[in-house]
Formats: sequence, structure tokens, C-alpha cells
Amino acid sequence: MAGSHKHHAAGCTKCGLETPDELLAACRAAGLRRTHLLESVLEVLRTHTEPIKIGDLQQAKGIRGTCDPATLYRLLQRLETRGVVRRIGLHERAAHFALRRTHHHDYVVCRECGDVATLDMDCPAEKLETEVGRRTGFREIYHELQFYGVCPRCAAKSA
Amino acid sequence: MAGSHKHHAAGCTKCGLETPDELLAACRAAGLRRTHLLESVLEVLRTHTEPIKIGDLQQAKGIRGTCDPATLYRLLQRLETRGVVRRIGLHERAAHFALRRTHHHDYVVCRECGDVATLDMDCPAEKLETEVGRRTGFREIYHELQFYGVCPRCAAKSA
DNA sequence: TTAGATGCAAACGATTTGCGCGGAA
DNA sequence: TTCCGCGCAAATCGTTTGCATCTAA
Repeated sequence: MAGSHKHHAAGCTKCGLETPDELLAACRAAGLRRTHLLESVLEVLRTHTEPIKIGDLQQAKGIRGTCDPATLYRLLQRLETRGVVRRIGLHERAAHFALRRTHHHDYVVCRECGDVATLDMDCPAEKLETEVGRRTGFREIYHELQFYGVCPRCAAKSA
Repeated sequence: MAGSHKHHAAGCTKCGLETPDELLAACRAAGLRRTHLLESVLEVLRTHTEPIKIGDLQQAKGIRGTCDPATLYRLLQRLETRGVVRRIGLHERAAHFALRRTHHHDYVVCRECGDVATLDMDCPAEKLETEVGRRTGFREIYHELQFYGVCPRCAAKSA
């Protein structure tokens, strides 16, 4: 099970990675204070291609000293409200968080080991958002698309 | 926010509703015993167009007497394993469950009141499953697509 | 100076597990 | 009779809240 045994260095081919300064500027503009924790969390998220759980965030390199879960929850909540990160449900008890990149991403999740891979392909649901809005009357629509399956490693293990 | 204040009677236009007997037969074939709880749960799920939480299931009409959450969890787990229901994450603390209908469904969720509506439209992700498999090496892929937004009622309230 | 952040501890609530009993096969 | 399913109680664990303290602005 578990989660963060892998750090894909490669990112999305289309997605220009934000610089630390850009991110920080966005947060400042949103009224957040420049805190050491804020900087570290942004940096961890920035260098992670995959969504990360708060538990893993706590132990991530670069997060100094004590790292109270409550504080992290609050920080991420704030970041989500300001539109800097997005919260992602991946059928695990713990929610995952990822930076809101310059464009949308979808994920593949292994239902055996919980490993998550970020997909680098055009999302077919994006263009449906307006149609869904028209049909249902919902406003401010965004979406979340996840694929679930068994990763190669786990498939090999079972064989 | 809340949950089951609405029961859409209408179902998917394309989705033939299973009969109680068909469902029961599937469960029996899967090795499950015919229990009163099993029957009631299946019936509640069958007549619900939207996914339902265990908490709501507990209080649903037709579930008699005490209804221990632990028992429900275990039953739904069994049903999920056997492929009768699917577990759905909707950004709420509690997971939702729905019958595996004759074809796939996607949902729209209100981020204010938590109301869930089932979409009756062609899912663009379905055909991507094989492509995702090819790209990532994952096997036995299925997907989950949710739209989030503000429902008309909540939008009106805010105005 | 002052409102926003943080750490710590306790409260919550969904999910999970152990166990003995009762009922379906 | 046998094994699966159930109710009950207790344990887990992610998330949330209250509160006193600290600190960026």
C-alpha cells in the first residue's frame, strides 16, 4: 500500500513548471503571509509531479522540524481556497493535494499499491464542462477524472 | 453539507434498471447468502439514481431495525469485490456507493450543499481506458469522472 | 501594533477489527 | 451441522477545532 515511494522527475511535456517566485507571488497577492512553511510546502508541491498526501508532506524533505498536521491542513485549505492547489480524492483515506498547474491533469491510480501516475494527454472532459453546465444548471464547473487499475509492478507480483 | 434530501425518481434513459431478482441472482452466483439486509440494501440502491452514503443507507426506508455501520461496510465491501456495486469518492468524508448499472455513469456534485446529480450523457473517458493502459502499462482499467460546481439552488441563495 | 500563522491537545466522524452469536445452506 | 453474516464494542486514523503563543507586515 502506502504512497510516496517514487518521485517522477519528469513533468508534463506541455506544462511549464511554475517558478518558486511565481508561486510565492501568487500567494502574496492572495493575501497570504510569506512563511517558512508556506515556502517549503510550495517547493515540495512544485517538484512533485504527482499529488501528495498530507502525511507524506509532513515527512517530505525540506519541511523543517515539527510539522503539525493541523497546521498543514489549514495551510492547504487556505491554498485551495485561493486557487493555488487543488484537493484530489483518490480512493484513499487521505486526500491528495497538487499544485494547480498551468493546465489540467488527470491521474492513473493503482488499486493495489496506491501508486499514482500523472497522465500527459488531452483531457476529453474539459470541453464537456460547459455542456454539463447547460444541462444541469450548475455554475463554475470543473472536473476530476481518474483512472484506476493495476500497475505493471503489482501485476507482475500477482503472476 | 447534508446529503440525501432528494430522490430522483427518473433514471438514466439508456440504463435498463435491474430487477431485484436479477440482482439477487448475481449475488447468489457470487457466493453471497440471501440475507434480509442484502435484499434491503440492494433494493435501496436499485431505486436510487444517485450514489448513497453508508450513513444515509442506515436510515433508508426498507432497512429494518438496527443497522450496524460495521455490518453495512462489510456488506458493501463484499458487494464491491463481487462487482455488484462501485464505491465512489465525491470529495466528502464518507464514500458513496452505487449499483454497477448496465453502463457507466458520471456525476455532478454541488460543492455547497453536496447534492449529487447523475449525468445522462456519453462519457468521453470510456474510450480512453485502453489508451491509458497502453501508455502506462496499467491493467484492468476503469475510470471515474466527476464534475463539481454550484447547483442552481445554492447559486440562487448566494445571490 | 495587529491580524494572520503555528503548535499542541482534544474532539470528531468515517472506517476497520475482534469476537461471540444466530441464521442460511 | 457448518460457515457466513450480524450486532456490539473498541481501536484506527484522517480531519477539524479551540486556544495560547508567535510573528510577518
